[in-house]
Amino acid sequence: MPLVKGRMPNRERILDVALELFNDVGTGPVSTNHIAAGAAISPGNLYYHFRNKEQIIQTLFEGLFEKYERVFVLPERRAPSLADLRQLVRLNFDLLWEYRFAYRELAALLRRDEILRERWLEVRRRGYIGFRYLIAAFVTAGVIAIPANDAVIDRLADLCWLISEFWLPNLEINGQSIDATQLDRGVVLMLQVLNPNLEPAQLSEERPL
Amino acid sequence: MPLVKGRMPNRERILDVALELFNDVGTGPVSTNHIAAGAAISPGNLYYHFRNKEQIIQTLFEGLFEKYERVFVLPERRAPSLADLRQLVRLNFDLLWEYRFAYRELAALLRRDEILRERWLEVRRRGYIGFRYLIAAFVTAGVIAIPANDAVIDRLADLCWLISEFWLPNLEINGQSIDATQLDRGVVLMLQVLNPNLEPAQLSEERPL
DNA sequence: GTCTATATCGCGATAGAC
DNA sequence: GTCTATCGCGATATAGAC
Repeated sequence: MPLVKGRMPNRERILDVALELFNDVGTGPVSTNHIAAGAAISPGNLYYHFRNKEQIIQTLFEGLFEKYERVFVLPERRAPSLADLRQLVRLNFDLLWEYRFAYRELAALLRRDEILRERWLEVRRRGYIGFRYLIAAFVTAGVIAIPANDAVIDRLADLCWLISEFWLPNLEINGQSIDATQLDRGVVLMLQVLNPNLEPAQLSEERPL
Repeated sequence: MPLVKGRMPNRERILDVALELFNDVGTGPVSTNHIAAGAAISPGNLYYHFRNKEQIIQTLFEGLFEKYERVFVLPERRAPSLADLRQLVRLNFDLLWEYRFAYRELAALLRRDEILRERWLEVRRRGYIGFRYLIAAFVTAGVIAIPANDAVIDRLADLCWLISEFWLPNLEINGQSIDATQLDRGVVLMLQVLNPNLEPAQLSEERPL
């Protein structure tokens, strides 16, 4: 049964349908035949556009990478604020959700596909450097209220990174709903890490940071 | 090619081989034929012991659950120390490593298999309650140096739980080696969360906690 | 409990016409 | 670019002998 409605080049339809199917049931059970059927084209046609399923997955990841790099833009010519962090994390959660098949199977996919692994490490390295820089900037801007040498900054960056990458998977694994409220709990955790001495009320959404 | 050496009931050999293969290449590419071959029995024989691959996975998870519950034992008749926490986290990491196929595909597996999902939630719920209790005990014991009402304790528990569940996957995803040193970085992150005002040196291994 | 044999199925991939 | 047709393979699962 076709899954796509609008007019679109077949190559993109394939990617579109594949993403939807992967998100729905995972990459394993979805065959190239399923994808072709969903895109309302013949199996042979699919193989004109892609060598195999692996390449479709790689291409989807490239889309993820592209959007991902657009999330990690730091403000120019002014010190970053916690509001920037909150915004960044939220955008990141949106992206994780859009490509949820990817994080659900990430370790397994990277393990199986060397090309994908290399690309992932490359993108992630750049992202982490920017992120680490953001945390360091908080310290110099005085936004963070704990004694911070380089080792501490490393740890804070690791912690926040861990939350931003795994809070959503954590919610899913534990059967909790994925909505704005639940996602914001992740943001609050991050603020707790950065400002552990703040009063709880000050961490909530109502008080702009 | 057979994978198992010693004498063992076939049912357990199957589980043993399956775990090894799953850990090695993931559940997807491993067929019941592969498992049977690894266990040096016929494919038909395998189906005498298990209905299908799904049931093998479920059975492996039951083994994980059993060991998992043995990890979460809190000290009786004395206040828990940070050393207890460290010990608990390390045992947990060991377990995650032994069943690494499970966390690599956890979200996907739980999604596909309702029985597994229910069991997971049940076990995890009990584990979390004990863990939350441990953190709360730290507060009353004065081991934790930040103002702690119930909401803060919730957050600390969530943070530490997140680390204990995802630090190892995080290392793997980012291509870092899985050795004692790297795993202990996870423990240090947890201590950073609980005692953010401590001097960094006090968090290191040398200073017993 | 264990084996052999077999039935059925669907997947991945290609060839060749249009 | 897209289709139809098809081949070869391997996976799941069962039947029936031992």
